[in-house]
Amino acid sequence: MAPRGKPDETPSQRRPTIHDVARRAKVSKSLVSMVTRGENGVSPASRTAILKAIEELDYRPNLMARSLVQRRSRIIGVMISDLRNPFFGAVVAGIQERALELGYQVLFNTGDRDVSREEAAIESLLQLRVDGLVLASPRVDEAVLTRAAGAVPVVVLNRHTTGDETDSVTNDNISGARLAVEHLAALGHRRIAFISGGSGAGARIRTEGYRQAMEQLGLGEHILVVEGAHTEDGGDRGARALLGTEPLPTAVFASNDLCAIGAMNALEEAGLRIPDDISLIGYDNTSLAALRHISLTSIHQPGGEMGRSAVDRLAARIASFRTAPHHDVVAPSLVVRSTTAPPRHEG
Amino acid sequence: MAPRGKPDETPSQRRPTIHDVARRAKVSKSLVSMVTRGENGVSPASRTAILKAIEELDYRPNLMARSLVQRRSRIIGVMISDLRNPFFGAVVAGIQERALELGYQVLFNTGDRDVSREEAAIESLLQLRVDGLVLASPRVDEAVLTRAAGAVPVVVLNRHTTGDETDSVTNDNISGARLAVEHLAALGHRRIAFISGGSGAGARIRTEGYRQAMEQLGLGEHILVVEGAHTEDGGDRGARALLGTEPLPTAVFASNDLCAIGAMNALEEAGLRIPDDISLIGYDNTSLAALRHISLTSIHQPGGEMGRSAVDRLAARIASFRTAPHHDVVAPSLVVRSTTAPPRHEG
DNA sequence: CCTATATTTTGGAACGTTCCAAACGGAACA
DNA sequence: TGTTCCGTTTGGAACGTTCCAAAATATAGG
Repeated sequence: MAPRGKPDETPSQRRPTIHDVARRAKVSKSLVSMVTRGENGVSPASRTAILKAIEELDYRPNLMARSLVQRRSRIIGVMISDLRNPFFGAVVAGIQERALELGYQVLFNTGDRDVSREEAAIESLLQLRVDGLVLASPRVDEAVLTRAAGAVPVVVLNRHTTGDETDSVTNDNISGARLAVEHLAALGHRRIAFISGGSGAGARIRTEGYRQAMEQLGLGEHILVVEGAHTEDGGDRGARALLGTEPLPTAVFASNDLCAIGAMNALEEAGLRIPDDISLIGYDNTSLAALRHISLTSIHQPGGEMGRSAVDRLAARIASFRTAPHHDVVAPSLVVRSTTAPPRHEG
Repeated sequence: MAPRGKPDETPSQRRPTIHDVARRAKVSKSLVSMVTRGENGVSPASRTAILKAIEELDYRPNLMARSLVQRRSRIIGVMISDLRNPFFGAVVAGIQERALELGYQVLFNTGDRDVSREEAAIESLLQLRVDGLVLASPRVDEAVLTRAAGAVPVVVLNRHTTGDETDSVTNDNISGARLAVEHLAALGHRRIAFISGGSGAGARIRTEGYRQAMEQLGLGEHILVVEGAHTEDGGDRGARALLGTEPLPTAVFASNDLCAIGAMNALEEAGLRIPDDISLIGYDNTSLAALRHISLTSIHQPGGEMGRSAVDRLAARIASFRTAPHHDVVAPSLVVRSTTAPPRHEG
């Protein structure tokens, strides 16, 4: 006599509820609830009876029902723009770790580098009523961020936000870019070109940082920016564009590691040796850069640490919704490997 | 006069509900519900009024409440054992794509290569009442799989399940391993060693496949298995173990690409040149293997396709819970790159 | 043994939806 | 003018929890 069940519903389909447990343990549902929530004030006798019933029925509290009445889900939603970029692997690990410590569940969703899918991913997380949202390198419009921030605390990772509604955790892209340029300049390079990250998060700022650093070092006349993207393919395109310039730059700074690797392939395919003929530096210091066969000089960005900070900020926001926005900026650092060396001839 | 609100709750904290929309549009909640669910049978006048109210209030249906009454969430939960392995990037992309086509949301959770975290991840997905579960290379006990499968349709990816409760999608590890061994043997190798994947999914079967292939080719006496893991580190350990053997193998088959790369580093550090002094082959054919600087010969496993199949199977199971288990096996293939060549001396 | 107090236990009202049977209000028909 | 029918609209009962005030029971003190 199941109330309102489809005619041919398999019985095993119906999952046990708190009532089933209560009936079997011969107590009220409230008592069962207290046990599952780990409250005390339940007599040992009742508690063991309830635990036994839970075990026997393989009962699992329904998180949706619980969240509904508690008006909070203890879930943090995370939107990752690009799972293929290993940098986010580190970020995710950091998020996961800290969230666990704070008693939050984490649910991921990815936009797969597509703006409208990102929007859909964010929307669905919001409909799920997550307690907070971490957006890792989102490409969506600022308006989307603002709207999301109106619904729930939002921390943006790796993208500067101008609005006052969201917290952000970024690395200092300006000084990171400066580290890269200064490193190359110190080696003696002057014609240092830059492959930009297109619409990728932080891409514009890195370009700006490159420009500033070049100016400050008196290399303004050698500024050369070609369009790329934060993918191998983008690096490939960028490098090809550079190969058409005359004279060739003696060093290339790519907006991220993936892009640098794409450039690396294209440059070597064109017969250039790295670093003998041309130096190359990336950004993010992903696990890829560290591979012995790649051994890419790069700017380190502490992904794990940033993920942890994002969760911390989020937790703070969840505790008190409207507070002044907080913008964490972590310092990048230079990691020298085998793709940078002094230029061949000239000074 | 908010009913039961904490004393100092910020008003903006309270999200609009279907009632707020109904009041503002001067209709009943039922009508609003019909509109958000895209039903027809709503007069144009009401519909526009409702849409306007939704817009003005920035109303978003509460998925938890909806799922509660509908007894289904339209969410597929995915547990990924190791986000750092790029193979899963492809899998995730495939899952995401197909799920979208079928009208499902996807939520990810990761165990970060840790068995107990994997269990926790699965448990939390179950409490969320996902409609189905995809477990990618789970390391958990068979018992955990069975228990999960009792609650919800489960598809296991990349791990053979003996029980009859879960569907599975795997590649044919036995024949994949044979492809690898045959390739090396065809090049003239006889002393072909294997670095195993430890507790990684499919690791045992690949070892078995290696053994079988060696036997079949009459190389049984040269079987040599060293312990590794499906990580760079595991490959490093395995390779070091091999370096102690005498005579050295002329070729190494690593249980996956990550492992192969770790081995590659260790071997080259020891002064061996690949493939001149020793050949190396991996498994999975991840994006790493394809990097020009790695250019690892590998056994291709179609991750995206497998992800898609997993979702298909899951959808079928969701439609009719108890059916005979279905086991998809996809065929692997050999991708030759630059890390395999004929052995130096001898035959 | 009664009262006061502490400890357990309980039922019912939320939470924000969907679903359904029934009510409503014209239009068409007799 | 009353009936019938159809397209709209509606209120109330679920869904599976938590929360709370109040009830029941046990414990202690006199």
